[in-house]
Order: sequence, then C-alpha cells, then structure tokens
Amino acid sequence: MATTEYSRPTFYLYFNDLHGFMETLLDEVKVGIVEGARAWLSNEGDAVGGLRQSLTTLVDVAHQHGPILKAVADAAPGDARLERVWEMFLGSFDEVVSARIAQDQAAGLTPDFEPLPVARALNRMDAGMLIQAFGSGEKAPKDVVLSAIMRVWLSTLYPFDAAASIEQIGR
Amino acid sequence: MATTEYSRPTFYLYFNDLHGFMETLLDEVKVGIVEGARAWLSNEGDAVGGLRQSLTTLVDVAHQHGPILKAVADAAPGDARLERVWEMFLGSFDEVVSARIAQDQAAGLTPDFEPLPVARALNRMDAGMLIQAFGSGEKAPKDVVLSAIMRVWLSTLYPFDAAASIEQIGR
DNA sequence: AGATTTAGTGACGGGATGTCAGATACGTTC
DNA sequence: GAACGTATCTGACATCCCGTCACTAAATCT
Repeated sequence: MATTEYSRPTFYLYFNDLHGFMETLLDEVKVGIVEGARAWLSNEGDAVGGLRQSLTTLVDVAHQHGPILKAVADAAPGDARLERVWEMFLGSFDEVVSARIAQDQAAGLTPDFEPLPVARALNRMDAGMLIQAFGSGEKAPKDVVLSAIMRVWLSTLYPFDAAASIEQIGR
Repeated sequence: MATTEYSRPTFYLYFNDLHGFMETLLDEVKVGIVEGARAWLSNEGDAVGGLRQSLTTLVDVAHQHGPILKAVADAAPGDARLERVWEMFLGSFDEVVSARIAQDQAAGLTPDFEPLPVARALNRMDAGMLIQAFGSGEKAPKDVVLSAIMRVWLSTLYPFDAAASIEQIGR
C-alpha cells in the first residue's frame, strides 16, 4: 500500500487478511498450471510427448508468476489456514499425477512402484526448484531448469523410453 | 521460554537472535547429514550401493530432526541472513552432488546431462519431501519416503542399473 | 436539497521481537 | 565475615506489524 495513493486500511476493504490476499493470488496462478497440465493428464497422444508439453508450460507459468509462488510458500508457515491451502494446492497435484502414473503402470509404460509417494516427491521437486529458480528478482534461465526437471520426470516415469527421450532433451 | 523456568530475556543471553538460534540448530543437523552422505560421495565401493546407503541415513537424520529442518526452512524467508544460510546449506549439497555426478558421467555410469541443475532438482526434492513428511508431529512412515526418493535418484543417475536396483527397492 | 450507500482514513489495541538498567546470586580476596 | 567483582537473570520499556473501528468524505439516489 505504501506504493499506492491509498492508505493501509484501504487494503482491508478489498481483502479479509494478508493471508486471504495470498489465497487470491494463488488461485489465479493455479488455473494456469492446471490448464497446462491437461496435456499430459488428459491422456491423449503419447505419454512422453504429453508430459514434455505439460512440464514446459509448467515452467513457463512458474517463470511468469514465480514471485507469487514464493510469496505464498513463504507466508504459508505463518498461518494455519494458508498452510492448509498451500498443502491442498500441492496435494491436489499429487493425486492427479499419482492417478496418471497408475494408468501408465497398468499399460506397462512405467515401472511398478507406489505411485503416490513418488508423485509427491516429483511435485515437491518442481515446487522447490521452480520457486528457487524463479521466485526472486534475478531468474534462472528457463531452459536449464526445464531440462533438469524434465530429465528427472522422464527417467523416473518412462525409463524404457529414455534412449529416445534423452536425445530430444539434449545436454 | 514459556515452558522454561526462565524468563524471555534470558534467551537473549545465549543467542543473539531468534534467527541466530535457528542457525545453531541447523549446524547440528548438518554434521549428521554430511557424515551420512560420505558413503556415496567418498566414492568407495559401488556407486549404487553408496547412494542407497547415503539416502538411507539421510532419511534417518531427517526423520529424527524433521521439526528442526521445518523450523529453519519456515523461518528463513523472514530474515535475509538466515535465508542466505539456508540457501548455502542446500547449495553446498548441490555442489558436492554435482561433482559426484560428473565423475559418474565420466565413468559411463550416468547419462550425459548438466550435473548442477539436476543435482539442484534432486536436492530440492529431498528437502521438500523430507520436511513435508517429517516436519510436523505425525510423521510419515520412513520406508515409504525412502523408497520414493531412492527410486527417483536411482532412475535418474543410474538408469542402466535400474533393472537390478528395482528389485532391491521393492514396491 | 436531503437521504442513503459507498469509499477511505486517522487513531487505537494487541501481539511479537529485541534492549537495558537494575536486581540477585555467587565466588574471591582481604 | 565483610567488601568487592562477576556472572546470571528479569521487569519494564521501545519498536514494529497486523487488524479494527469510529468517523469523514464522496458519490448516488429520491
């Protein structure tokens, strides 16, 4: 509000709370990510191509809204409700990713392992990596970040496809 | 201090600062992790076995000191100095892991990719996953967490070994 | 013009962090 | 055992941040 022509209390006319404000911001980013994830989750076309596309748009969205993600993640531990919201935000991806993994395991594309914990691990990797790379002012180069997380996702979920995939990822 | 027989100001006789206290706590946990990581980083014996052992002790240490890790990670964004300390803490692992990856790439054990970003991604995964699993009161089962991150590390770094490794990981 | 709704602000209360002068306990020296 | 110096501790204060509220100003309606 200090950078505004309005006073601090005016803020509270439009938002319940600092944490409520964070929720509002997060909701806007969420739709972008969910939309981008459809490419892989919808299960049309090949799995590897879909995953590659979904991760690419994920990195794009995170690159664009990095500071918001960092702000929410930073503020979450200070407020029980916001922490729950953030946990749910990540948890929702855990579930859909886990479901997709189970599908691919049934189809023989993916090795057999417990889908949920691995989905959780991969999603935490994305969150931590993207916030670290794009959260502050000087952002890391998008392509480097993308290759790294793409590498990990592909070799974990589609290792049989690795030989073909690796060339497309490049070094 | 409220749970103590001493008053609040007494705290400041022993610590500069709340954040200084966090640094002290973190230092104690760090030695445990570094010690456990030697199995893999020292490069004695086979790489897969070393990594497996290092990850096992990492999960042990995190399970033991989870709340400390969460407390530091939560407090870091609120203080520039502590945030730097936390960044350095994670960054130090990025570097040693990256060096080890480069070695294994030269030896043909690991596919060719940029070691540093992948190391960063894997380490952020560990941090996020371990804090989420062991940070709060009710801790997740150790073995589930361990299998998940082990799966990701092994399939990313030693995919050629995957067939043999997967059986030992189990589902 | 008068009334009613909307928009905005100064001033306050509450909670958390950190500081400081003074008090208390303890050991040392004569 | 009295005086002194030192280590330990605390009540009270200053500061900052969040959120609220009574009150004012502007805009819209009758």
